[in-house]
Amino acid sequence: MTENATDSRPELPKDVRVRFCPSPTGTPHVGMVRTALFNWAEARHTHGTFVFRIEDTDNERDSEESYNQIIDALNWLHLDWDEGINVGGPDGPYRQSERGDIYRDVAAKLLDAGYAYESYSTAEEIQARNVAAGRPKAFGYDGYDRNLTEEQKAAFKAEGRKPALRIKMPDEDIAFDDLIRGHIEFKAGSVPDYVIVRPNGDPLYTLTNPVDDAMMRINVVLRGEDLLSSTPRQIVLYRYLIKLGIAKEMPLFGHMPYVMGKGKKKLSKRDPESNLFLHRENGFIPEGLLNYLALLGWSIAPDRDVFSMDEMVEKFDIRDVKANPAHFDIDKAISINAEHIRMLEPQDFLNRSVPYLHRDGVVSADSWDKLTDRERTILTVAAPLVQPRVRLLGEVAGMAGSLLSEDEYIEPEDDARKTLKDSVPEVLDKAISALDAVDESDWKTDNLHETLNKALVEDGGFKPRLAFGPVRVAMSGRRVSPPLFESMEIVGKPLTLARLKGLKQHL
RNA sequence: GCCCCCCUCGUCUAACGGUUAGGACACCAGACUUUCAAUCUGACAACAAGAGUUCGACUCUCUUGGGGGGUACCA
Repeated sequence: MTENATDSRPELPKDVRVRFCPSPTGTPHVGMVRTALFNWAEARHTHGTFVFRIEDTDNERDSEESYNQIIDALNWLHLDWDEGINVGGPDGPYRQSERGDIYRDVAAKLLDAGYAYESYSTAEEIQARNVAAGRPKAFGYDGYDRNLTEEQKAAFKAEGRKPALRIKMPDEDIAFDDLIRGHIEFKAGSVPDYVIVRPNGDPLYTLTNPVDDAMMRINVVLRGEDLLSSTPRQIVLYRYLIKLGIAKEMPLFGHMPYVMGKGKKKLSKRDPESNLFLHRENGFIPEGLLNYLALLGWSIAPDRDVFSMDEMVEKFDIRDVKANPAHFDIDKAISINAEHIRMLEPQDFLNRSVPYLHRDGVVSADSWDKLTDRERTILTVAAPLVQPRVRLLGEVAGMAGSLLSEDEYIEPEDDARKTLKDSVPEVLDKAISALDAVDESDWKTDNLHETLNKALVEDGGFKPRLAFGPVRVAMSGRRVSPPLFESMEIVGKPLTLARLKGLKQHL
């Protein structure tokens, strides 16, 4: 993006350090992946450092399962990190649940310095005061405990109450230059003092996130738009951390737009389209999904939208990302995925397809090496026929299943059966006798085409559609299949004849 | 209520202040073909509205409208 007079988006630091820091709640979703992708791409583009940490400070919602799923997701997508979970680094540990001492120490320093204070007010008391003063219920915390005397604090303690710790917000406008949105300013007084430590001593995201960013020397914070309004709070805390010598400098912020679902709502975790693993099960390949997700807010060139991650890394600049939210369009995502599937080397395509074929009961094992010779031979021949006909790897079984099958009769799918007309028995009879006369040694695609064309179309008088439709259904059970004569060659003469006879019997 | 963000075809996006507002997905039509894909051709389709600045505004400013988020002892 070119600069203009009003562009206040800042320059990136020399040594970019970005991070991805999800909370392990629920199954990984595409919005999360997009956040990881843009951080990763920015790090790789600038030859900076990508840090991966886990923010598991919420015992109620965090789970080990989710933690493992996030790692699984990043590994599957080949979004690798330089410091953090599993790989370690100079600023570990990288799970917040293991950093309790650090947060306690920082909280104590914040309290000692007067940047934070003890707050005994309960939510009910705060709301009651707001109502009594005629303020809207959603007004938020009123700063009541800021100037409690020692006597008042002692009295609360005597009641057995324990204080939360709140950060003192200064009475001034807070502004920063967002990498994506430019200059943003929050009015003084619009952000109340906020809690960083619960009365029971548990640190909150509001503390742990900036503290870790500071200690891990993160200098570019790229995160979702949902965190935009918490940025002034973080900036204030960061200022305090800098004064305390815990943080070195204020990081740059960039807030990425939402990924929207159907309608005008943010893609929710309950929406199936948000579920990364569902897309994987359906047969998205990492290249396709990542490419599509990159398109949500970013473009590599005016007239291109299919590209590799290498190309993305070469061109990506977080400052080129658009600020407006984008809808997740599954059709376009699938289309992009199809293009990436077509670009795969045939053997690579097969290797990746095998687990799906095995899942769907079409082959005997879940990896190429464990397949039978027959399966490998058939798949190798079938690959170029199938590859351009699928958009998701989950579709390979349907397309290649009849080629692998040794069944002498394949039950037609409903929409295939519907195409069958009254003339079918006659067509099948003519096809059977013509093919029966073909010698095994002449059982080749071209010859089969010629033979059937002569028997059914030229001599038989059937239109091509009526002639080959039933044969296709007999061979594959489907209206849509790999090319017919190639399929016959792959399946062989005995099975081809058996299937033609099989369909006739089952009419 | 208050605070903040966003607004180009249905969707994702491109457009040094000067273009017949470009591309992609979807959709429609056609070519090719044994079906379906792939491929190729073509069609349809957008600057939220109004002021202002300017010789000239999709682009800069303001207002209005619409949408979203926050206002937690979630992240």
